Amino acid sequence: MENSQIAAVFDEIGDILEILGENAFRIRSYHNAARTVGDLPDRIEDLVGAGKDLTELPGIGESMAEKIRDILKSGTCPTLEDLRKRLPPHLTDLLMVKGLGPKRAKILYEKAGIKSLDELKAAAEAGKIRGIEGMGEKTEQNILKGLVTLAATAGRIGIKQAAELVATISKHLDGTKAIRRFQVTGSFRRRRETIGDLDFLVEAVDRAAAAKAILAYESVEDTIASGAEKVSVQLASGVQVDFRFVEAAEFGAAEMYFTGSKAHNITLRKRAQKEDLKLNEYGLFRGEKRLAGKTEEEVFKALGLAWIPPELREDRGEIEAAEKGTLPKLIERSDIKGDLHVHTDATDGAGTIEEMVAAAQARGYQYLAITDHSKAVTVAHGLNDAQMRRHADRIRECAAGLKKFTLLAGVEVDILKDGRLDLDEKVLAGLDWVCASVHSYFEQPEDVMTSRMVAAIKSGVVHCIGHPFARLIGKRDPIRFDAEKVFAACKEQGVCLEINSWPDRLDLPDVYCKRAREIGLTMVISTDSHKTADLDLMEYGVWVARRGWLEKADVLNTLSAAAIEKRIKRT
DNA sequence: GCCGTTTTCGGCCCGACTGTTTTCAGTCG
Repeated sequence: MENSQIAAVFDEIGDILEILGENAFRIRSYHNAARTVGDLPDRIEDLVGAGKDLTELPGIGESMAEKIRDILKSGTCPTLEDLRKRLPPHLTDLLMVKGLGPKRAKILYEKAGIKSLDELKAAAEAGKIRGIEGMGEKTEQNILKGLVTLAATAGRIGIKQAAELVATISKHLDGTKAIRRFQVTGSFRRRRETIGDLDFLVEAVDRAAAAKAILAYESVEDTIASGAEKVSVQLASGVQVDFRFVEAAEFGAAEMYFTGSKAHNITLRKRAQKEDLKLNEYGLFRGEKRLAGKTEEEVFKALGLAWIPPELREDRGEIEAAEKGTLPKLIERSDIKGDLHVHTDATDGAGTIEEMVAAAQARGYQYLAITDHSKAVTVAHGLNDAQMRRHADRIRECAAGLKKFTLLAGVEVDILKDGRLDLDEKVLAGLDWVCASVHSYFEQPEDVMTSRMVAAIKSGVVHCIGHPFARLIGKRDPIRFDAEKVFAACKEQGVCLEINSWPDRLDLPDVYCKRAREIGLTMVISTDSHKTADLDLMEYGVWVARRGWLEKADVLNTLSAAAIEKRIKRT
């Protein structure tokens, strides 16, 4: 049983209670519990198995703990089953439509018999929404737009697409005279792996002129809201972008407020309340008097806290650490000294060895490991033992001709379904860098997968586990294994875990980075490049590492070439 | 339903915008 399944039960209970109009705080408790469970790196099932008291977890009390035990046993719980009898099964889907909340979902069901997204679409297209109490023509149009957005983006876009949009929007804002300065906030500033919408703060010289300029941006397809405080637009790509106008004296407070996360903000505000202070998007106040607001640093300071990097603002212990002065000094892009996972045209890459080396040198790297596929990955023309030996020879020939640059002969070897490696161990032992990955039999039961990975880790020839969860965001679920056992094996064997920077992998995920760091494992941030331009994906891996609380010292490829060669040398 | 250096009851973050109605509820972040 995965934590996400337990979280889904709690979220569904919360959604149904919302539509039924139950106590708002009770509803929040379910969503809070869902978040706690969903964020946990340890599997709840294992914690229960180890006899841990679940009520020690934030937001989990006696009632939630009992429900978790029920869910582990049966996949559901009596509370959810009872609630489900009171509403049609897909009614909660309506809440995913922007502009539709629990109250309207209830009205749509009770007054118009709408029970699903399909029925909602049909009713809106037939002009049957207008006329329902509290809803007019505009609401009907907004529902249709909301349905289009939902279908186009499935609610969220990837971090890479978001980064590209932020770059082009920033360029537009930069060229607007009515805007003095701006800052992207929201989940993008926290570098979440997927983004719901984009948020910009704008300090305007002239708000009306700034709003006009924003609405003139070529990719704006639709205006969602336009007031004195904010402008909201929908881009042609379906993504919503909010621009909020703020004054210089409140800029820092607004940055904090709109960067979030929601959970982080709530915890900060409670903290302010205890001191008899009020924290909102305009500043930190004692009564009417603003104590801070201009910069984030001064607001945090006035709260008795060190400035917290945006990537950590998820209410995962960062506020406590900021109070104690124990925040990590997060790794930065410039700390990366080389890439240890790239492919060439020997398998499924597009570049030659020489081209990949030149691209790495152009990025200021000291070293590069060529890691082509092994034979099991037939679609990638993976190499067999003899081919791998010859490929390593070619890599070393190339290395011999390089000055002040270290080229490592490596491999991304498949972990076969029984945990054996796809190439002869003598061949692997002769390589400088061995990254082992799962590329098949993703659906194995957890105990089988755990043994499979532990066997690979204990082979004695592996340096690193590539994209450990083998997930593709939005496309393929992570494989299931006991992370504690796998991490413990890595610790024992000195094997690293990869943070794969490929935007739809971002694997190891952030919460596991944090856990791995606590255990004392070393991570490797790699691009898994298949062409020279892919080397620039490194940034996304660094973002994941930062969200996972990693410092420079936690990441192998921050070492110099000399240090890394010493570190990976076989004894 | 959760929680506690104001603890076992009584709170629980808070402001802006839209659409529809006629003073505000619903939704969002």
